[in-house]
Amino acid sequence: MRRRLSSGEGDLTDKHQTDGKARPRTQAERSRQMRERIITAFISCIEKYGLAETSVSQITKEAGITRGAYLHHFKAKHLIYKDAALRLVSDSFRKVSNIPVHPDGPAADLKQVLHCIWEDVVISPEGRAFSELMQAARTDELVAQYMRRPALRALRIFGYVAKRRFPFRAGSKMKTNDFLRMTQWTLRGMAADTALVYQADFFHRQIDLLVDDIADELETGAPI
Amino acid sequence: MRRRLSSGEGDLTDKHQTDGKARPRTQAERSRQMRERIITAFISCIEKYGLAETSVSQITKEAGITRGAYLHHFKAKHLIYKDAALRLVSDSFRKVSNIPVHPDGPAADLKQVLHCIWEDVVISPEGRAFSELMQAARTDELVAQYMRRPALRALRIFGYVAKRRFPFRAGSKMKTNDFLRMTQWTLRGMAADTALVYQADFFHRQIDLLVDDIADELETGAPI
DNA sequence: AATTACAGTATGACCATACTGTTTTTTCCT
DNA sequence: AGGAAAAAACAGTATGGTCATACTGTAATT
Repeated sequence: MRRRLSSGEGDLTDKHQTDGKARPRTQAERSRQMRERIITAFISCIEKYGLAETSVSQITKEAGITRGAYLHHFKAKHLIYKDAALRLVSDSFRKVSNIPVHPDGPAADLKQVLHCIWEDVVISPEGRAFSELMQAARTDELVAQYMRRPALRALRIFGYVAKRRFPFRAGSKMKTNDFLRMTQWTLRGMAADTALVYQADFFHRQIDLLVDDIADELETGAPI
Repeated sequence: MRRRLSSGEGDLTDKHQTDGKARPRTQAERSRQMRERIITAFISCIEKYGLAETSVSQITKEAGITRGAYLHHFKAKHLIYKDAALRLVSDSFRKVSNIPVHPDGPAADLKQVLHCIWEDVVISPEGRAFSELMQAARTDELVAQYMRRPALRALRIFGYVAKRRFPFRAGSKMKTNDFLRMTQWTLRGMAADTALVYQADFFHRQIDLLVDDIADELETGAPI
């Protein structure tokens, strides 16, 4: 149920005198906060309404500002896509980095990691927003340019966390890499069906099956 | 390289006298052909430009007609979604039904089926169009209503073809079903990355790896 | 320390454009 | 001739981007 992004929120009033202590803000800082605020609103909008239905008016309404402010910080509507994508990927990496290690060994830990990635990355609001951008990139060359690097980074998320906490069988490194990437693809394919087809717990059961399959690749040693 | 849909194309002139033989067409038949023609144009548009950029004007331009004709056959723009989705699913089923059986036994056949589903269904123009509708369904309740049944049917495609031509190990039926469904999810997840991340042959190699994994579930018996 | 000049930031009105859906008119087929 | 199909004209609305204007913070000058 975590919904709020951590950055770019908080007290956004311009006045110094709103609270007792003087809190000087440089123009640069003021500008940066506004950009973050707009990006947050943008991500929230494409998650809720889809990229197609996200107009500048929608974004500014969500952010509580006027259209002029948006177009001051982003000379054209689409110039926000890149910043948004980068933030989404960064957030994802941070999330998987913070998944606690399960005490019952690699197998249990892997299971936990998969469920966490599913919940907190793939089908999270941020994950949904990311998939909106990915879909748009298919037919919009401009979006595609912005998404190429974020898309590559996103695909490495699972390998990133797996390599540093799971002892994989030696000698099968290449195959393991492919396997992890495919697991991620599976989760994303599942995500596309969550809105329409099955119940939420169904997908968790499917993930359990997936884990049983991958677990064979793990050494049976102690946790790291 | 097959691009053209099979239905709804061909000679679409209204005149009888264009060729020698009289070819009487009832009003109903005339109307039906126009609908098919519009649906074809619609699918082509969302594949090329994405659903968001597909206006009625785009569709009618693609079909070579005027907006009036479209709105005569579909009282509102969105009323075409349902017909389009059903046709896409039907086409997919027909395609997988027509995949020839490989002579070298179940393992080779499975590999061929997977590659065919990848090429002719998942990343085909029709598959792309379908994924556009699926993505739109996430945030548009109207589209979601239209897509619910087609989405379920689409998910059964792989099981449909698998059950009638592959001898799976007895006793593991449930697990096999899940496995097939997950394979399909994997392919769809891969598809989302084709536009941005890797080269085409990369995905075929990944599919080969996938087949090797699934092949363990197959009996080593002769082809059906 | 107070005033003034200046640059960055935000606003709301404006415009051209494109879209959907309705209505009216014309064309075509049986 | 009569009715369905297609085209064309129309109205209403929303969008993206520009612009003149006002506001806020920073630096220079008195």
